[in-house]
Amino acid sequence: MEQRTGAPRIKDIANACGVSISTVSNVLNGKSNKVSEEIAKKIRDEVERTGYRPSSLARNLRATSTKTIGVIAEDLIEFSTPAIVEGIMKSCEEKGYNVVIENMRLFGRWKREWLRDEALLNKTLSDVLPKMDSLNLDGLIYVGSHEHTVHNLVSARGLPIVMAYAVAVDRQIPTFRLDDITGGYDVIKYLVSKGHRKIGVLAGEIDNTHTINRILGVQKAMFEEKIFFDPALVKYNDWTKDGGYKGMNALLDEDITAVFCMSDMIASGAYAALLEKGIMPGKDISVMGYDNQDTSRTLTPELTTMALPLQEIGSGAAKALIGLLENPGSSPVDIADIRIKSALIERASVRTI
Amino acid sequence: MEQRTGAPRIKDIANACGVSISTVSNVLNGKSNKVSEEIAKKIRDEVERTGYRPSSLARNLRATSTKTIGVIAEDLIEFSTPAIVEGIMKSCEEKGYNVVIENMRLFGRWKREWLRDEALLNKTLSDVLPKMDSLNLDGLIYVGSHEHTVHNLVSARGLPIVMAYAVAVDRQIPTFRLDDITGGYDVIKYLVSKGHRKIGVLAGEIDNTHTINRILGVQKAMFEEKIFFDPALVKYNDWTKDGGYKGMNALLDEDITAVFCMSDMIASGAYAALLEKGIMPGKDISVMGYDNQDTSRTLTPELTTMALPLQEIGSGAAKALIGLLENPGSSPVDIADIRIKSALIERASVRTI
DNA sequence: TAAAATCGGTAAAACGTTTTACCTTACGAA
DNA sequence: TTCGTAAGGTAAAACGTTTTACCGATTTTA
Repeated sequence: MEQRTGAPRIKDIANACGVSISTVSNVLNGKSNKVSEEIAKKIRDEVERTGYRPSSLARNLRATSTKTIGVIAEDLIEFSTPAIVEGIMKSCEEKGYNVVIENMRLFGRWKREWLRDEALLNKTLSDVLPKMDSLNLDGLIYVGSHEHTVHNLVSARGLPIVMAYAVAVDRQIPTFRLDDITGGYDVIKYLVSKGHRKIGVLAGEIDNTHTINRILGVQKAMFEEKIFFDPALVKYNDWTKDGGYKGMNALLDEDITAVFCMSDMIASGAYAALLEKGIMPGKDISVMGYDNQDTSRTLTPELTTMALPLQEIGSGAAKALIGLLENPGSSPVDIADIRIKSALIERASVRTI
Repeated sequence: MEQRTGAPRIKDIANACGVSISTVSNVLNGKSNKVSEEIAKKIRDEVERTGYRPSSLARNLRATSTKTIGVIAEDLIEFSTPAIVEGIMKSCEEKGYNVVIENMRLFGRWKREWLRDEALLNKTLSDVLPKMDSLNLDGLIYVGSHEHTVHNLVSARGLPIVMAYAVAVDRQIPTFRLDDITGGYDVIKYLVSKGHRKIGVLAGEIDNTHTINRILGVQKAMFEEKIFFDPALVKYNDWTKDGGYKGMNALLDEDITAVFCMSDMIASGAYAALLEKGIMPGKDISVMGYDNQDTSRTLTPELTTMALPLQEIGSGAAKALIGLLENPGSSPVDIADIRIKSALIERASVRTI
């Protein structure tokens, strides 16, 4: 007694319908001109009845393209990652691509969560790349939040790769990232439109890409508005609540009416410092955040902030990669370095003066 | 001129070393007793030199097991999902399994984010299951945050499946979820230990599993402490800030010294309502949160809350599934329904009276 | 009417592995 | 000498598809 176990195979369908394997394959792949409608229907019915699905393993083995792209994530737990990955997955789904994610879990392994460690990164990367190599991927997307030297990111296979959020400093690799210059610019313009001209800045680390570019935008806007950019009014710390707390305290004696915090976390620290002194954010002083994390809505008063285009970054990167894959003619240079704007979300922490 | 392009194959290694394919395969799979050390070394060197990796496609096709488990996520963007998935990935990595994630993106598609829609769920599920079917997976983990009738979750193939966080009401499926009863119990015990006996509760929806179970725990603790459980002191709303705001306002006239909020979001709404009336959380009234979301640290004063064992749920589910796969003898019933405790994180929003 | 094209269909090769069964050769034991 | 066995190695089957080349019958074209 032959016990057929497991999922049905194409052979089972062929046998059941009394036709050859090729015929079944032709029906399934829409080569309907090669098979009579009568038989086609019979096959479709049998497929339906048995719930047969072609094994993508066998299909891909034959096809040499897997229609699968790999995502290397610095850390899935970091707040920006899931949204970026979600954007990637959405675009891939639309285009019929699969996604496999490799998580480097760096956030928890770095000495300080926000402090990159190039050596550890590269080590982890070389753990992870061989794994992806064996998966017969069509392309790669790197998702991280730092600027990196990723010379070993480009694997020996020469898979097409694009960066999402992160940027590779040592290679010409297509990149989708935040438009931080415009972001900083827009914040200041907005604050000025609300009547503020004495504006403090609570920034991230001084050597961080985001910090640097946003400051550039701030300076540009201030120049346009004929406001003197006073370096004493900008405090560099880390991106955390603690950083914001320290920074705000350092700014307490300055004569400012508004403070631009470069992350919502920083803003929450600013709130804490302010509240401690009995200064009411959104009333006695205006506070602007950045990131549009959940936190920005749960603070009281609700924080006016910038919404990061995370899903757009992800889906842009994915679409670009797929474009690269499908038009072998086009070169990565066509994409180069795309910067996507953040959107200002007006809530209650900035008042008009 | 024969242009060898793309990644090297096992055949290339074999040719380069002047041996047969089988020999290379034997070396790579540690059947070292079948091949002389001399040749083995030569092969290893060549593999190293070329960076050859066996195609997992071909390997899995032959093996019939893919060492890959599928994750069906209700929504990757929901706050609990990434941590659970992370836990799954970690365990899988340790055991040498791959993970592929399918995201149903339900959060954005439900009419209200927190309101489940059984019909939509089942439709989406039947979109997603065939896809997973073709991936030759070894098993499935369902990651969601609701109680569901998932009769069609068990695909025709009969893949082993385990639930993470979510629970299937209509099937005996191994489940790893929150121990909500103990959670509610612990909160009340803690509050009582701080001298509180008049305690309000800001709960989630009245028919939600988490709500129901936590209330059970609350009642148990109150019974032990000989506190009358007054239904008037518990307000059911949704899990959002808005729900907390409404609930807190409804509780304002009651004579309570502490309020147990069943989510940090609810707590943030409670803060807002309180602050509006000039009542200081952590000083004039104690507030307890639940979830340990980022928000709980950014509120002022920082929120005492319960840390959800999300990674543990994920890794537990994965380990259980892998156990099921590797000991074909064991039955799913051995796992049944595991509840994992949350941990109390003491911060500044509860004071001793 | 002969040649060409179309239609409906099949056998078999190919994708890159792992594994089974088998083949030599050498060596020790009977 | 003959047999058995172990060591070192290989050919070929198998996994489940897609695709190429081909085939016979019918229809169209010239």
